[in-house]
Amino acid sequence: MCGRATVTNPEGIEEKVYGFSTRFVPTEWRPRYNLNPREDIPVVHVDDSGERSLRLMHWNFVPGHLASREQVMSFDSQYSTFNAKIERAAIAPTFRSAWRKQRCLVVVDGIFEWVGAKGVKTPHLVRRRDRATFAMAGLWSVWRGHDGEELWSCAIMVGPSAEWYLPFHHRMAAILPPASYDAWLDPALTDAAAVEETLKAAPYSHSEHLESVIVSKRINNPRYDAPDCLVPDAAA
DNA sequence: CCAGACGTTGTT
DNA sequence: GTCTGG
DNA sequence: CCAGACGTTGTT
DNA sequence: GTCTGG
Repeated sequence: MCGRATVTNPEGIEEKVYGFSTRFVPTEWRPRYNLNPREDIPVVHVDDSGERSLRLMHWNFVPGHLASREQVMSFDSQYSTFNAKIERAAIAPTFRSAWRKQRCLVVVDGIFEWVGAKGVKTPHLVRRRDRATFAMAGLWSVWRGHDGEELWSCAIMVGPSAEWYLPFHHRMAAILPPASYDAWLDPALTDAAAVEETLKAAPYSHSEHLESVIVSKRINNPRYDAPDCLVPDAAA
């Protein structure tokens, strides 16, 4: 599954790779070594004006139809929508609209997985062998309050793991090959089954492009976000 | 047609 | 145990 | 995802 | 908003 990530080099999210023309990101965008659900994560999507944009979004999908800020806060804290199941998104009430019309790429350069039972869990970082950024299939949403307030949010698609990933988890994020970006992002592609087809190309069904390394248990603490999260702890 | 409901993943 | 917060 | 908190009555 | 149910 995907519940922790890194964006160690925001500048590595390049326009020419992901094809966006507009950026809605902070001028001071510091690297993240320990990025958690319900924090801001970079997303590439086609917005209402048809522009392909890079934007930070709240990593926990919140439906746009909620009537008040209170309902938004309540939904966000009550439900874990930072992942969405590929098998369910087309029909699940929260996701079905976004599945047809509001798909996105969630762009990071690493994701964490924990191996082992509670108490003896070892954190691993999964990243590209070339350390470049990569894109996971996602869904996005925007909630607009009456006073102009906006909450942009997103979920990462997960499905059954490829065999090489099973040591980490039985579910894995849908990592997309660049050739699939356009189809996945295309708002004109609204047929649910056709959408699912665009995820069928599974270049990461093996570990050719990805590797894993053991990292520090410091990563366990979601409040700790520093480069030394990404190196192994000294032997005991 | 209108009224009314309307939410998730993962873990053990 | 369960919820909140990061 | 994991870590850490987890409480009350009354008053302004 | 968008879907379901009557």
